[in-house]
Amino acid sequence: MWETVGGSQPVLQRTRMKKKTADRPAKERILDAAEQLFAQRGFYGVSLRDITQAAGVDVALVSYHFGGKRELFTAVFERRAEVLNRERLELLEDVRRRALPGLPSLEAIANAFFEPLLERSARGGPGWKSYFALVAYVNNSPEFGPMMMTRHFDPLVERFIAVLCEALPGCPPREVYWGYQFLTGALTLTFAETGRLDKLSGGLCRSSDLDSVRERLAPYVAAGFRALCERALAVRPKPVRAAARGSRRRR
Amino acid sequence: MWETVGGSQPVLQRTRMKKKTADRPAKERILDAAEQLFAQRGFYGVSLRDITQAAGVDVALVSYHFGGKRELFTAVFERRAEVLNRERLELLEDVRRRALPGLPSLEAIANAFFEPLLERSARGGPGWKSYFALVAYVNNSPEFGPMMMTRHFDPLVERFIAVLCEALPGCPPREVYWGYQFLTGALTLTFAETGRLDKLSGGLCRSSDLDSVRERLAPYVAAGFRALCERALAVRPKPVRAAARGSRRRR
DNA sequence: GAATATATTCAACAACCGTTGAAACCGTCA
DNA sequence: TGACGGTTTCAACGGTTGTTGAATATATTC
Repeated sequence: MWETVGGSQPVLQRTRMKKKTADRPAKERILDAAEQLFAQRGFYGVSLRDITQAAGVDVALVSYHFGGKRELFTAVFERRAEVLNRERLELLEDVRRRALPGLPSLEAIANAFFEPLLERSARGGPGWKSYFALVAYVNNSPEFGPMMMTRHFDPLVERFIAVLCEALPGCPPREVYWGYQFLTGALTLTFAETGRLDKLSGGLCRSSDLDSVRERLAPYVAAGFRALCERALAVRPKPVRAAARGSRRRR
Repeated sequence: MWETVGGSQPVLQRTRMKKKTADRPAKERILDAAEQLFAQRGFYGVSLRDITQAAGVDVALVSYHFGGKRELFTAVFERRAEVLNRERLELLEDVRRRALPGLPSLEAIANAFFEPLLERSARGGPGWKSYFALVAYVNNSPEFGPMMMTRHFDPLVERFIAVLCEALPGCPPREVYWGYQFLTGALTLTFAETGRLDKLSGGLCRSSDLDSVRERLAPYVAAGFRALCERALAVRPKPVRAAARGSRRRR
């Protein structure tokens, strides 16, 4: 029950198991094992034999079901991105609608951005925790980051940035992009739960304490966005744009 | 000139080159090549043959000079950490001293934390850029992060957190640790310069535009820290601690 | 039940992995 | 010159890598 990503597949679709212990399809068993191992040691740190052994299936099944190791990697990455981002988008539009005719607060927008992550990380099962660690790996990777994050998260991110721009009237979009850059770095590292914070703080903070994250992340990034916006408006107060181009020249 | 990490070794120490094109010692050539490749594809994504081929030396030299692949990895990580953190620490104490008898601003503290990174990234040569990408990789890795970041960065970080606590009177240290967690995620991702921001913003922002980072990172995280502090003080206004333990029970 | 499509197993491939030990090269000092 | 310690080269080791094709097993359809 835990480990279905969509939550809508029929349960008990087979009356009897086919070969192995669990009657879970081999394809998903591979995805689950790959997810956990890729999250832990990255793309190159895991062999197909590690994965298929953990999944209890034959090595050749990877080529058969996915085509190759790289395709398996992207399949793992895609699997949860879709269901996750659909929920985030719905939540965002909810927040926007609920604030009408006014504008939603930055905190509410930020919450819509990571509340689904908090929920899945807390109650979605271990697969989701692995997935978030994997996203942190990909997001920080020069090799996979630009390509994979762009392909699977950009539609959502673009929408969030648009709503953030709305909620920060007069703020140059460039500031919002930078704010998002800082946000996504903090977000992915935090949800990766590497355990470093626990060690650093001597047990005072626990990475796995998601309520602590829930209470703090939104105020933190919302204040950051406001600071960026204010700074930009203070530096060049009126972005009058094209009309006055060049008029600042001395006389 | 670029690629010396300490900046104090004698130049032109050999009158004639010993074997290869550059008279740079083989040990450092290996470190340089390893740094670039590890940063790009992680620990497992690079073979010793990749590294030694890029360095123009024999494979066996890695075992001879470092002992093994893992030891090479930590040697790469250690090399620049020391010189970097010494400078950051000096800058921090400068900031603190200069503010006496008052307290330094959060912005000034934050600046001391990443101004050395900005300087090295802008004018330290390509090796430093690779190094920061490597730090992002390590920081987000469940396998290497807790161990390696703790060993090589924690003394510095502890000091920064102490100064931040000073600068935020009455703020529970737990908030500062969380603030640092968010900060380090934003920091490492930003300095990794994966190029994702460039792609996402359609060229509006450039990851390599370090002046943009310099202007924005400090206001962002400083505002975040203040927000965390205010939130904590609003939730439980007076942390009276041990004296009143249990006295809140209903009469 | 035969035929067909899908899924899984097995064995093997060439290529590459990290590591090692012996041999060769180097400049230096006795 | 000769011996020596510090480097470098070379070749090879056993083990692992991703991938493949043929053979087998299972499920579905006629």
